[in-house]
Amino acid sequence: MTKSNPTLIVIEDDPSIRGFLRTSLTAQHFQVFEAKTGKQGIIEASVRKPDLVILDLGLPDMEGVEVIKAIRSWSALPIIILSARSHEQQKIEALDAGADDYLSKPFSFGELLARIRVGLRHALRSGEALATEVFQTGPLKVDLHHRIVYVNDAEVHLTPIQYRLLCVMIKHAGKVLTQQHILKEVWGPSYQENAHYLRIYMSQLRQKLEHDPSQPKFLLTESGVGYRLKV
Amino acid sequence: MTKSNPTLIVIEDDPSIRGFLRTSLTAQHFQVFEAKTGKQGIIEASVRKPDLVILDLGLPDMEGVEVIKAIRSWSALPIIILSARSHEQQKIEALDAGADDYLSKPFSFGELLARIRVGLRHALRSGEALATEVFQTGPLKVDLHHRIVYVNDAEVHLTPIQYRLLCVMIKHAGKVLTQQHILKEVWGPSYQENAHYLRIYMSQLRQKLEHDPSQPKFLLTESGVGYRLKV
DNA sequence: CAGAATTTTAACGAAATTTTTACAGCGTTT
DNA sequence: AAACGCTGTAAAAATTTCGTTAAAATTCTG
Repeated sequence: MTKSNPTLIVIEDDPSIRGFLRTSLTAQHFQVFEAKTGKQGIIEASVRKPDLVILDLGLPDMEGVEVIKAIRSWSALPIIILSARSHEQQKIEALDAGADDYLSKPFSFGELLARIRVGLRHALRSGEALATEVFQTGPLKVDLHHRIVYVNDAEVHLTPIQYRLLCVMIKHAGKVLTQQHILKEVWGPSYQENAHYLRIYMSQLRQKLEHDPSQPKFLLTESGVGYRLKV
Repeated sequence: MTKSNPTLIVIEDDPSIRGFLRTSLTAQHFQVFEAKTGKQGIIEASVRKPDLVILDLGLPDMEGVEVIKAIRSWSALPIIILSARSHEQQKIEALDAGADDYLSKPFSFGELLARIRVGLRHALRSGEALATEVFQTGPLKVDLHHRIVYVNDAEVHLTPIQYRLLCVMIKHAGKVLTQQHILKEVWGPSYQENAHYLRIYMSQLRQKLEHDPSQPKFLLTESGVGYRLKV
């Protein structure tokens, strides 16, 4: 799942091709695990939590289609087929069993890489729904992905500028921000004169977010300088 | 949008291949629309709301890669490339531009069908159609498979746009969607100016779905930002 | 082709938000 | 103590955004 080093599993019985894929893919900064048989491959796929599987259909111990079905029974991770056999029926069976792509040997390594990128792209897109950014400190919770603010688990409505202001404070949480800086980020560079806007909206935010707006616990004033969000 | 008849768009300038694809794919119960040029293809892709695009790279009016990028700028729908040119570099460029698959001519029709099924499977899993077959919150129930909407178990009729709007809201339920985003998904990328459409149709939806349309409980507006479906 | 359903266009009052204006508190300086 | 700079709050006016209605144009359907 890490962006920098996707994990691949290569299920291939031919030692020379396996070696070639290992060295070439590792050179491309993939984390590569290997399996020589279908059974071993299924186990690896379940244990290693890979981002993508490369599967040779010509395995000695079981039919390639069975390997695909086994993996598909519990996961939707991308599977790319490599095969010496390039009969149409073979391809169709593999794709319908759940494979995402099919390359016939001899294949070009550049094309394989491109198709791996396609597979990873798909996985990224279908998994990103789970990645929810949430900022939390004390009773304040901000769901940045859904754009919803909670105080003590009760929803609080913020106007666009109020929300933008809060986001800027969260972005630089813990640091003291000058009024100039905040004005520029929230209202734009031409509003740097209007420092009183900031006081008005900061007051509004405190009314909505702080337990006692006159004794703020998060949105603190640094007199003469600006504001800071305590974490 | 119905499960039985997926919609395809074929972007191909060669009349004989276009004709062949039309008759063959229609025989497979696909709804087929055609375009002879890249420009026309981009328009069709935005207007027809297809489930998948089949694109010939050798178009007369513009580079195939540009067509891919144009569609990718607003949609993630599956794109399968057909091409007479089968140079490795060409394939890699197309795949990295956002294409999901690449077939070199001459191609086998059975394989094309299998790869179309792969593309539709992906789309089904990660977007257009939702994970759940039935969405429910409070008195609102939407049977996405049969395209039927209920309020307090009474069937409610929605026009095509009303239904599509509701589906987009359901797809991103709980999240605040910008007007831009909704307009792009429901009307297409060229409608981003027409924010008033959204107000009209949102009003219509509320009239039909909410108990008290003036005090909505599900279809909430985030003034200055957009809308969100509360779950 | 006619009638119905739907989408698009146009218009206007209502609501929400931003901006303006005004004033009070508080510590420091003169 | 009055004056000053800086800050916080409240309420108004101005502006933007939103909701609703109705009629015109278009598309669908039999």
